[in-house]
Amino acid sequence: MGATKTHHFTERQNELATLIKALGHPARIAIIDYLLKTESCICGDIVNELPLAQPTVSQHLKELKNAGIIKGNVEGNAICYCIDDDVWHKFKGYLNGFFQTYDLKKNNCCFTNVKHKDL
Amino acid sequence: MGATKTHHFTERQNELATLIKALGHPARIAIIDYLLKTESCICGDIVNELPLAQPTVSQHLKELKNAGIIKGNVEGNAICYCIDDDVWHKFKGYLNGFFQTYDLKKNNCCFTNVKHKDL
DNA sequence: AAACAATATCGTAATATTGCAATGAACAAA
DNA sequence: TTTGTTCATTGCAATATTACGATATTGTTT
Repeated sequence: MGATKTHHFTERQNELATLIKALGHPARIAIIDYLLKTESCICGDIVNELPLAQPTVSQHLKELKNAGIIKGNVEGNAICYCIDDDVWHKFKGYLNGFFQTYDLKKNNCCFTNVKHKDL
Repeated sequence: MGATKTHHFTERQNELATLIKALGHPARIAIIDYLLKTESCICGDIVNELPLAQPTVSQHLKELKNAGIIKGNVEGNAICYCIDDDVWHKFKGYLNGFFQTYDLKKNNCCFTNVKHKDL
């Protein structure tokens, strides 16, 4: 197959998986890192920063854009890519829920119990 | 190609991408959701919960295990899967840094500036 | 031991991702 | 208008992912 059976999962599960998947590549992490640490968001600067050819970077930017995580803005000849505030916060909210649920839960499944018994 | 050029990126970028990638599928989100919301972590229960065939679920569990996010523990005939506390916290730490950097940053790249000018 | 139960692995088909050279499109500069 | 600059798209090869039937493995039960 090779095609994810998205329709069997909840909307949240699919949305979250899409956002997460878009970040699941070191090049795309590096792009976001770059956007977070510099004032620049010009495509050319990102291409220079990354150890990949221009078309490859362009493709990674496209994936981040498709997921909604970044937005591209034409600025004369150049294109400026920036993190989308709304999507970023939605993403953060999803993940906060994820980690908070874990923190609140007494993680007392069998494995943990066994581990504790050993101590 | 199809093979990620991991050696060009930082260890953190690769580690984070690996963890994130492991969660970048609705089935694997659903597995973690299940582990978070129930006391059970028996493989069979997870298989019953998910709308996928047993070998497929087994494969997804393997990927989460390879990324270190979950651990499997033999319990007689069954196998109990649980979230790995250490990896989970490392992951949380990475992401916290990510989101915190964004919150601290004045997101004044060209796109945002243009947007603000319009208001 | 034989039958059953729970998981993992193998094999394979369908599809997706990664990467880049070559090329195209849009704008800027000369 | 020609030339250069910036970025996107196309086309393609290599590899990875997703999914599942069939089968193997391991432990349990009878």
